[in-house]
Amino acid sequence: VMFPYPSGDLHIGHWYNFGPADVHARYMRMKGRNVLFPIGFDAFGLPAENAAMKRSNLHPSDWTQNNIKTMTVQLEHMGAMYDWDRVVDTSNPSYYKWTQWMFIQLYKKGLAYKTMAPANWCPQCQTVLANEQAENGVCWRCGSEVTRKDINQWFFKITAYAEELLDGLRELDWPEKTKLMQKNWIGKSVGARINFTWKQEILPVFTTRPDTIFGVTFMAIAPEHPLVPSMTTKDQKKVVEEYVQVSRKETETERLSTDREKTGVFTGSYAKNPINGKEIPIYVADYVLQSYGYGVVMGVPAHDQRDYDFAKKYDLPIVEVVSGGDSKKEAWEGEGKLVNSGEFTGFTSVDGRKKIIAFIEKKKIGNAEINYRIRDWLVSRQRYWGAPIPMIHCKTCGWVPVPESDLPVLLPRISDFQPTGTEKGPLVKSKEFVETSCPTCGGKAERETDTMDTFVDSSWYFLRYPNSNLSEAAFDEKEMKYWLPVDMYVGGAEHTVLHLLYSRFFTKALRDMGYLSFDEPFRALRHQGIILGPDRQKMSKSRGNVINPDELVENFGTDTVRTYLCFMSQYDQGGPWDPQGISGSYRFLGRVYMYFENRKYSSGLEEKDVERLLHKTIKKVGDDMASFKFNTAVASLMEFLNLIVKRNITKETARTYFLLLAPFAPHLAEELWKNAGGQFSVHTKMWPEYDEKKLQEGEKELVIQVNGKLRDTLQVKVGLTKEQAQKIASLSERVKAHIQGKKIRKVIYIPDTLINLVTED
RNA sequence: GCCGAGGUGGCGGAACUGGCAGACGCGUAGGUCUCAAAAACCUAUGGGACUAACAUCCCGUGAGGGUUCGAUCCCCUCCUUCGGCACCA
Repeated sequence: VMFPYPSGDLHIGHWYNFGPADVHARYMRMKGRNVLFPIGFDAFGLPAENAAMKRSNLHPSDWTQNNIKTMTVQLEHMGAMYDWDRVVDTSNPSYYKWTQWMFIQLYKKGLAYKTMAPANWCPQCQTVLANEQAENGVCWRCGSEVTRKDINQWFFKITAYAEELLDGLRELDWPEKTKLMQKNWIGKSVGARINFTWKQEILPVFTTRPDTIFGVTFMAIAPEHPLVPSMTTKDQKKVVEEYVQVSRKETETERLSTDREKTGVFTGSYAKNPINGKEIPIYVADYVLQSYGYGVVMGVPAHDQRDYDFAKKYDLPIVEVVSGGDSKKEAWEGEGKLVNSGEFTGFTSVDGRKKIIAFIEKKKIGNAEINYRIRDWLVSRQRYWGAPIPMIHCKTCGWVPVPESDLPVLLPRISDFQPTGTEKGPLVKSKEFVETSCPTCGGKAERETDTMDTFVDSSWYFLRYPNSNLSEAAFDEKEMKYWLPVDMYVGGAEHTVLHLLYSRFFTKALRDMGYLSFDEPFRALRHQGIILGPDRQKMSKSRGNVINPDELVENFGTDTVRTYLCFMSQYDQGGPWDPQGISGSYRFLGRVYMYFENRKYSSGLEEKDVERLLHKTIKKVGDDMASFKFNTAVASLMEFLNLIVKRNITKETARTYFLLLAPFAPHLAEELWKNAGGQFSVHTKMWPEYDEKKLQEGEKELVIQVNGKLRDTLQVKVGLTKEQAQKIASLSERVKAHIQGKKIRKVIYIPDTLINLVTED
């Protein structure tokens, strides 16, 4: 399971994640697998600081450790088969030592770098955020509006793996939806770079539609583009500078909203189209993003709606070069025949694309190119409660990694950990921390004061579980080979473009460094849904609709809570919490207990129908477990009880039933198992096998339809021929009434299931 | 705007991916037990028509069309809810 953040309280969402996952893990163990079911704590992060700031005498570390203690007790109440010897705590120096080690490995590989870049800045949390964490221009933690700020920041080069991250998705047993979201996030675009020119300067653009190059009527350049000042002519200087100023002040949300009008201003300069030598005006326009492609767009109004809108507003020519649309009304973005395109006229746009790329490559004015939307991962944070970035800055040597023998770089326990509000983190206030010597030249040097994004900690924690107590290395090769990659990963869908993407990047990078022999961290992935409050709203303290699992355990017992969580809904769907619903599971387990307590079992062979349903139940529960359909698995266990409740069964049948029950209600099952003379423990016994032969029935219910409408059902022997079945069907009084005086035109027969008599008209 | 997943009784949800719609559970109603209640147990429970009753018939899976002997399932149009992305050239 995805390890929890130690917020202090295990809520029902944790239970929903961990409970059914434990059911699955127990099932896999009974199927004979050696199951490692670990747990840990994602212990660094902002809430600890925020909580500590509210109470003056509290340190983030103490807050976190207290919470871990509380949550450990709560987790134990779940009756999960956790291996408590392997608990991982990312805020423990014995763990973050290796997080720092990883940083250094990435740095050495050229996959970590520091650069000045406009970053997402959260004014509330007073730190920068990764793109993935600035959701719709809003901080993922506190919901504040994110602003842009130029800061010198550390990045991981996740873009180096864009293609592989995309490609690897195909192999994964993950929900299609999740894979698709990652795919969209990576955002591959196939196209070309084309070098336009301005004076002596090359002005490259990226386009997915090189076939429309003859339709370019203007250029649009991002306001932040470095060439903007020099491009701007004297008469345009004032308007351009004003425009750039305004767009700089805008928040991300304003800037990115798609439904507002496109704006821009003319720079006064003209670019040259390399394919036909035409001079076209260059505009500064804020719909062009500096961070994608080259920050310059070739404007083709006839075949791009955005360019069309822009051209309409500023009265720029619209030249149609692909047939199929009506350029008087809107841009035609589909395919068609090339027109007005010089020697390429007449080709289809698809062929034209290839021809034009070949042409520009030959003329050396461009080349085929692929672009991705994903950006490098910004990992530095100007906060206290995180793993210090293990880098030292020396005036003469530049950035130097801390020697591995000096790891970990301990996070000093300081009381003044409030954010500084500047681009330096709170660690800057600790002289002892900052001042150090350069590992290379020995001169005076300063430590990096930023800490790492907590998502760095969680990007590799699963690699630590097989050897979480190892002190001399991050992981042990033999243990890793045995346990990893993760066979089944269960957690929320909200981490799709965060943790689940970062972990894949880490895995691939470590593989390339020779530490791992696999490419993907999580072979299979399942999401649990979200449990809503009884009012169908998202649970929140302020709404007062929060369900407290501790109370439920107190009132109904762990087994009931586990069983109900499995039963209440389709696992990946979640849904509103029904306060009365849980009594159904409570009654069910109560009935199970009442039935089996002091039972005198029948001797001899089991009755046929009981035996048949037992085998059906073994099959059903097993199949459902494998596919995470816990709700119908529980339902079939209930069904079986409903059949036997007024009858007697053999001890063998009972013991088989306990095995099926064991993953859901581990405590009750153990008790019943013991009372029925079973050896400790029911949980280490093998999952029962069903017998295909015993599933088969000698008689079946045959559905009889007339013209597709159900008219009767009859018990018949299996294996009837069509003719026999028709004969039997025709004897039914109900059927007779509907076929009387009519000719049978056609008979549809599905053996042992259904017969449909089709009459004339 | 684009992409994706849904819409089934009073409620949560089932239904071999074309073959008995509503499994299982909650709730509700009636009953048993009880001085009474709670708990527990039993019975019924999609809507409607006609029945004294059994039976029988009709309608019914967001709406409308289509394909098919037969559609919750496939196709078209539309409505709607929820997730994701959001000027990516």
